[in-house]
Amino acid sequence: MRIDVPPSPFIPATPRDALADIPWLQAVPDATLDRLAGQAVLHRMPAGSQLFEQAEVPAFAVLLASGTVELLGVRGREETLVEFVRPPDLLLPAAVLNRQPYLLRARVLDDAHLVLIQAETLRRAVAADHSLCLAVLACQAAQFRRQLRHAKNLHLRSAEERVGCYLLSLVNAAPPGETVRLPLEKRLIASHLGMTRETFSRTLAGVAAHGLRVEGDLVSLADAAAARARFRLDPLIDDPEPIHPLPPDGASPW
Amino acid sequence: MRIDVPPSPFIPATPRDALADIPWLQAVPDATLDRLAGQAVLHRMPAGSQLFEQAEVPAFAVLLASGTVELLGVRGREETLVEFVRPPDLLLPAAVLNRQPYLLRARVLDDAHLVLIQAETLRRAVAADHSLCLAVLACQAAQFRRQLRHAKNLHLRSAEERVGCYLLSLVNAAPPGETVRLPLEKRLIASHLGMTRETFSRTLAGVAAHGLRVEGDLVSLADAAAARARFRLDPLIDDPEPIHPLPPDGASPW
DNA sequence: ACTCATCATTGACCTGAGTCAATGATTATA
DNA sequence: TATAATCATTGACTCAGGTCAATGATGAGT
Repeated sequence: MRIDVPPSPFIPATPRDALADIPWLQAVPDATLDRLAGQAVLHRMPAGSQLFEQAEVPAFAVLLASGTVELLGVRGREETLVEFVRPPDLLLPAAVLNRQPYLLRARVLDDAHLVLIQAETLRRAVAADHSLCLAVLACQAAQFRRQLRHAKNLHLRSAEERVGCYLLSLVNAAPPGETVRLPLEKRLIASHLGMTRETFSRTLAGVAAHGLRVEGDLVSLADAAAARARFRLDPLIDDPEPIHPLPPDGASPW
Repeated sequence: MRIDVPPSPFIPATPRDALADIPWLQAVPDATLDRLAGQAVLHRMPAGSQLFEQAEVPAFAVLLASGTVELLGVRGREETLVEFVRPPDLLLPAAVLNRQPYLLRARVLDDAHLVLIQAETLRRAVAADHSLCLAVLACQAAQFRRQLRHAKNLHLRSAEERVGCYLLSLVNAAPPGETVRLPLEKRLIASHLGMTRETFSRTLAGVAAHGLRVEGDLVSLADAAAARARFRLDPLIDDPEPIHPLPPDGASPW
């Protein structure tokens, strides 16, 4: 199956450039970004490479600038997807800040640009700079809420509903009239939705009876009314969870 | 079944006293705590009461000073337990800080003492005081990691393994020789372990074959070797996740 | 003691989703 | 254009865990 990966709009040349490009670091003063970027390195990792293993104690904070990363819980030979990370975001900041072992394995899905910041540098910078602390807090809060949404999706919906709602939000997100394509390989969507590829495949057939057709990686909404009736999107599950740092001090934009 | 609830060692008389008693607020200056406590109220809620509903936008930050709270994902009539909250902790700080709707319903399990802080007061204080921001970040980070552990427990282990490991860590946590009791009603343990009470009941019978006997709310390790062989505790799942704020600035205790 | 309510246990049954295995598609490499 | 991977689909079968229902326990209130 062909998957179109949209090219990153901007390829940073240095760690400092990459940091400058992160929206949720806007409020952080240049001096602090300089400090973070000081000993940082910019790294490019191809799909499939493992960034870190669970139980490792982080030496670097990994900032995902482009590409996609999956975080997997591992037990022996079994893996279970716990989170997808999309740029720009920090990988498991909690482990880095507290010098605790990673609870998950990280593997690159789409070729990724990473900024590797010394763990100790990040800790000190967060301890020293209030605005950075606010930014990291916002990032961690968003990840937490994504995790809650994911848990609700898995436990409160059947496999068919998860697939239906996933497809429906894909369609809704696209500009009307636009042809919609699956943004990931089916096996990855399947694990994102907490099922095997076989079940996903079968479920796609089932979902077609409710007006949602998938052929190859092409999604079409054959019967919008039927689909929306069967698959009710829930904003508390399906809405995206963006990162919104609290502005430092009382300088509120609201 | 009799469940012994250990009495809280300390019943605060005012919100300010309650805050003074929170270990992870140690590094926060008195002035900030005063400010937080200023318009706060201390509230006592009996078991069973609902603290807030999912989709509500928080008016207060809820700080759990004693008792236990369960956070549930809700869909129509279905509920699924997503998190247990033990004191002292903040309930879903992410929603409060970002003015976002709660993703979960909160209900009191054991009679609870709560400190209700105006949401706006907390936001301003976090935006204004770096050490408070660090404390909230630590709290949010710990909650995130608990969530990851929970997800791994549910997805990487069978029902029997979850029960076995749960009982085993109970036994391990107790001083040797001490008789061990279930700290919660069985139906609550069941939902904590992601299964129905019926399955939990049946599974208790199964687990007895591996040296872990439960009679009433009494746990006994009949065959330690067999139990540990069958139920391997994983520190990345079963260890507790305490709240450890990063000290402000470079004043590191390490 | 009686009643009522909640919780726990047990049995019978069901089913959603996983597993295993075979077959196609598609893409990449030689 | 072979050849080899990897991914997707489909069918047959299995089973862990849920559902439903009946029966006990336990404790609270009168």
